[in-house]
Amino acid sequence: MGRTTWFDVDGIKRGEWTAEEDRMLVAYINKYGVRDWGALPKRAGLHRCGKSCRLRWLNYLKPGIKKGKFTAQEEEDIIKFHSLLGNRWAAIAKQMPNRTDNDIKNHWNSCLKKRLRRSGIDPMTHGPIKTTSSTRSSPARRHSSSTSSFSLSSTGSVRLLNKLAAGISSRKFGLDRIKTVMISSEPRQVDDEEKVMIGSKKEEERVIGCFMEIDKNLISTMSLDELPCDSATTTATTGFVAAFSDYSLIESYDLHGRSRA
DNA sequence: AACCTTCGCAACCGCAAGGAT
DNA sequence: CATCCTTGCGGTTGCGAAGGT
Repeated sequence: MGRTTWFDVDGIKRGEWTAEEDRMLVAYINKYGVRDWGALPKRAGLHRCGKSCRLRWLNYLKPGIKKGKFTAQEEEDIIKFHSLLGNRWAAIAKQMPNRTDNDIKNHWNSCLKKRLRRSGIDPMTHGPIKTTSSTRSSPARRHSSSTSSFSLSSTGSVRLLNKLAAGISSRKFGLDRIKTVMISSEPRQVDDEEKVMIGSKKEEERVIGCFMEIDKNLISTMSLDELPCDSATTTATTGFVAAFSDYSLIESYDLHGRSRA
């Protein structure tokens, strides 16, 4: 299996890698480490572009990479993380040691997406597939299927977390808003027009990381002092709650996850 | 047996983020 | 602050294998 080998106008080799090329790349990286992908091919004696070398190393040659069939648990994890993070394969891969983002993406596109559709689940929203276009899905019902993210608990707070996750992954609820609240120690209101993009990608990773930590703990309440987590996570929780508290999205739940109705 | 379709996966491409200058 | 360069990411494509007709 593989792509046809060909050479571009600059004489750079494209297509399938040979065992000898793999050996040369691994030998070079083992000796000199990974730095300056642009210069690496020439130094390693490869007629490839740096990008191709990087891809080959990260997705195939790097030690510890797990290849082959995904287990049922891994598939469940992918679906769960996708419901939280969307098509953010690199972020999902960070939650799944030894699997590459490319592998996860391929498996999702070729298998899991279709499987969800066959089960009547929209792979993008993780809610039921709508037969009519006019009705909007209720967030509270979005994770009610057996393949949903948090089937272990049906408490309000878990549903709240699901809603927050859906909001974050869909980018519907302005990460900038969350970040703004998180950076300032005191929760405050931010006007819609106020664009305070504090966050870099790293910052975003931190927000997501904090959220994932909360997720893992499957907290039964949103009471901050009961959270078994570090200050960063608590700050994140404060941020999430404050950032979303004025959205109608969570109007049915108070900060302790109890229904107000 | 021949052809067609689907699956699985490696690799490419374009673009954006972020660091260096 | 602006520009350039490198790195990383996500979408997509290409192709052999496997399965179906």
